[in-house]
Amino acid sequence: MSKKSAGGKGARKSAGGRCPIHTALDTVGDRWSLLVIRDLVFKGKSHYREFLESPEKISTNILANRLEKLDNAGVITKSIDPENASRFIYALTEKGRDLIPVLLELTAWSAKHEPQPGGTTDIIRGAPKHLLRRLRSDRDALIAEILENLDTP
Amino acid sequence: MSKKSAGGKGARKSAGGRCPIHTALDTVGDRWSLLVIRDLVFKGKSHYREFLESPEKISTNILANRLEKLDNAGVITKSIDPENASRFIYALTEKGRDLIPVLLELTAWSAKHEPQPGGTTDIIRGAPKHLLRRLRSDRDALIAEILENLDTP
DNA sequence: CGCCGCCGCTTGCATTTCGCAAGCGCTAGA
DNA sequence: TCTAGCGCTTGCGAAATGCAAGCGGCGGCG
Repeated sequence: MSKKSAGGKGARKSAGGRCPIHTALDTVGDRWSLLVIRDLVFKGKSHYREFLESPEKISTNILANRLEKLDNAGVITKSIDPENASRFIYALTEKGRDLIPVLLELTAWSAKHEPQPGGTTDIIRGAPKHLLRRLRSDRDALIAEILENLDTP
Repeated sequence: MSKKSAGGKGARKSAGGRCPIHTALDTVGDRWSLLVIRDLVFKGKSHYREFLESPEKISTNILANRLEKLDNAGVITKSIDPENASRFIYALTEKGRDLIPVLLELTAWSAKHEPQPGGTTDIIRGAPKHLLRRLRSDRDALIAEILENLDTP
């Protein structure tokens, strides 16, 4: 077992130096935030109502809370829909788009290890099998392609 | 804009076909599970007490609950410590080790986008900068290296 | 063998978050 | 002005969380 982490518990971190994973989980480490981002990335959704329609059935107060949190964190933006001034459009920022690799790895992990009764449902338009193959062989191109399909659906 | 997901909301999923991301979040989508796995992967921890000592200060009932959940989900194993029969050793299964890419992507995302007052703390022995560079250029070798250092630190 | 200490874990209780349903204020359109 | 759809707030019961204390099991020591 040797040295565990060199220095061991010695590195006493004051307020100013938290583990990046912990920091990330503060922003997207709850049950709903990543699902909203998934809807934005893979389902082409951008309106409040659309998020509510997702099969996971997020409740409206939680959705409002998460959208506000993600907006404050700079992961998404909220702007008026030019087609209808009485509603809003939610969109990913670069920070939000940079979560795509996380979503893809989670998907790959789930597809490999979580037994899906009745087969895995598509996360994406198209089969996940194809997606997972490309994730291993063609990673960068796959991500670029997903990015392309974001605003020009 | 094309067709969202073919079939739209028509695809009424009974129990048998959930989005893989949602499934994954059922297992590791809470605030603590990934931190425990981080401790197993990057900090070389394997005992109950060690998890309690992490700077995030998980409370003991929550830790017991998460370890049980992760064990039931097949992410970790629990076995008696041969050096001391009064304690247990928690270790990653293959399913657990396969979460390493997720942890790395989360780390990369956080390092890029989450402002760290006072600089990012190491998730790993060594600087994250170096790790992040290799994640882009040398991904597979990096993961292989982390795997090697797991049981034989 | 009896005591003490460490070990993982449980229990009780106060606080926070969540989930559900109803309703409110606003804008568009007729 | 009236109606319908929109995003969001509110109230309340249920569940998860955080905190502190305590319990049974094994090891080590006199």
